[in-house]
Amino acid sequence: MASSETGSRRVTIDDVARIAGVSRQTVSRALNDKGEIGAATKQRVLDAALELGYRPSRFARGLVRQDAISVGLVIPDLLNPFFTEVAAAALDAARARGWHVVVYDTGDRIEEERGTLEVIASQVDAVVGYLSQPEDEIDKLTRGLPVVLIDREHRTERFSSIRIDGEGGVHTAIRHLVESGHQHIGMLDHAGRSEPSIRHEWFVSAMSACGLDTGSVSRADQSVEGGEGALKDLLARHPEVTAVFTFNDIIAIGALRGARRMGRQVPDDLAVIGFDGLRLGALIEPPLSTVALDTRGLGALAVEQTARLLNTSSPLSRDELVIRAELRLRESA
Amino acid sequence: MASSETGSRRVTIDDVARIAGVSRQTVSRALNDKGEIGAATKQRVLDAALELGYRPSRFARGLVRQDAISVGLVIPDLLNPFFTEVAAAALDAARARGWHVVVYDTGDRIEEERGTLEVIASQVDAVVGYLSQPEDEIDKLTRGLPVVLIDREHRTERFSSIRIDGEGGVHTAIRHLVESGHQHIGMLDHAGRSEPSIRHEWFVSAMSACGLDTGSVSRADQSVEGGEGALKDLLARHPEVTAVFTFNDIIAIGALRGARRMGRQVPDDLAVIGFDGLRLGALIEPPLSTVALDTRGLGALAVEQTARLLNTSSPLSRDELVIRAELRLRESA
DNA sequence: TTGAAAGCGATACCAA
DNA sequence: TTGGTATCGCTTTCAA
Repeated sequence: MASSETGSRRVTIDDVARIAGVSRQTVSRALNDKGEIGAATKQRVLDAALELGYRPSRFARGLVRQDAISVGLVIPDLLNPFFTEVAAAALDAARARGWHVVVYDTGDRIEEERGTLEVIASQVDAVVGYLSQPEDEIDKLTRGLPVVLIDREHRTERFSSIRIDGEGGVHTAIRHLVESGHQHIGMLDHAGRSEPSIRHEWFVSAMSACGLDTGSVSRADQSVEGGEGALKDLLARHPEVTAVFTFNDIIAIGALRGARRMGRQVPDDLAVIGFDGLRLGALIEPPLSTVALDTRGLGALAVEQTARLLNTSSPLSRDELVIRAELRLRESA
Repeated sequence: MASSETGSRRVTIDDVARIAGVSRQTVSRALNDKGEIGAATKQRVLDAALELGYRPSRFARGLVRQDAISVGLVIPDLLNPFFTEVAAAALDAARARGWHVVVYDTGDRIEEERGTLEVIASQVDAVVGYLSQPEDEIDKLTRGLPVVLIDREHRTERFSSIRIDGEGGVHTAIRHLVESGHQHIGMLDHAGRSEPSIRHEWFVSAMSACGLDTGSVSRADQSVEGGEGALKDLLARHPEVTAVFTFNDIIAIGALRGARRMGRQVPDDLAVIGFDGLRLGALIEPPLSTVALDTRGLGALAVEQTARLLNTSSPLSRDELVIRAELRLRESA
């Protein structure tokens, strides 16, 4: 597996003890800065340890000291700004509890995710994150570990899962567009595995709540280029559209760029509202209006539920495991 | 520390064995899907384990199976896009080796870093990342763990450290500006602990190599707002400036925004070149020209050196631990 | 198919 | 100030 090809076996505390001519308890004392040890002895031990390149086994040490909890955080793609924010939030919440977080970036590949899960089980006390495996596969791989899924509709009650509820936020967003005078509103949905997305359902429901018909939809890759292309496609097919709601902020940023290149003024000629509430959206021009998710809350909630699962104390119910989204108006709409 | 307040002690394999009425070896077999066990027995064990909420200790398990290596990655602020990229690169390089990476975000607070280091020692096999502690402090806290520092000039040879060499890239950048006809070039330096920054030194040296005098400098907080403010300040004091080089891309993005708001056309009225090579720079308008760092290479190099330190095989020399930067031209200059 | 015993590598408690 | 011994929780021989 790894590459410790010195052929030699591990250097243990006993080796150090032998070389230094003391008992291993003394070695332990020297290395851990406990008092109760002669300065000369200590130095001798330290020298021996250095010479041998001794490093204590964290497992042996963890076994005897009841050590900190560590959780595995599984993220599809850390470079995706949304997941960066979720990860940062989870890290923060975990640190507040003194937990360690092992981060696994699966690169959005399902086999990679399997491998991760396989190897994770013996390394962490719980698993949190985005998992695409079928549920019994997850169950098989994690065998008893507490698991908290994020943003995944699951049918069984086998795992906890945190649900993203954007319905209210999307309704508010569409209503805002309508009140600003827009009649023809399109959506740039994603071109993902399950189509149309649930966000698209929210869009449709919001539109009909406003008495508008379904609206026109284009599919976009989850990238700036994807958003730009999809906007062009949408406007070509539906020139009457004056506002778009997008699957996420990245696509929205692409739409903004597309609008600029097509000579459309935002928000006057074209209003754009994204989804996610990325910090990034505030940096660009014009600052992006978006249906924002409370990622910090998401991270905190995931960690909270993990904690409850870990000490088998009343886990949060399905209804409590929800993060709602709300409209955050900036300048693009 | 943590909060396992059930008062009860840990559920061990022996508890499961007792309840299931078998020996613990049998429990082990059942849980690890080894064969050599009766179906009925296995089921009984699994039930008992579930009922008790048993989870094997990862330390005990790791102790007997010589388990994977795990390294601690210390990052000042994961939400800073530059560090996100470094982290992603390190994660990737580590995964290629089958290593686990425990990520610690210190929030750029030095006490937090101390705490992290303190707690890290017993959890990982090596430490990689951005550390601001004095060296003997690091030494004391990590006691023998291999440590690979990033972007830190260090005097002693006690730790490996990966150096960022942007001199060549900055020279190329300034030369490019000069060749595009710019005579008055300013810099937006950061307003950090050590001022002026080393990047400022590179700037000065590049300017004089082109026969220009030192140029005018403003200090900026490391944020978009900081960059915008610093640009305004700079242009107020030096209206003749037609091009700026910035400490990093975030500040450059602020400069871009400032330019737009001041009615300056980029790159015609004002050319901007950043530093870091963030992906983010390609998303904005106009796409940012920048002196780019190979963050993937950085991550790979850090992990490579860690591996060498770990099996005490010829570590890379100081001169090999360098990442060079190069000019990446997009549209802002 | 099952169980008993021997470690894995450290720390902690108690004597010396 | 030191060393002996028990122990942490699990897996791996080796017998039964």
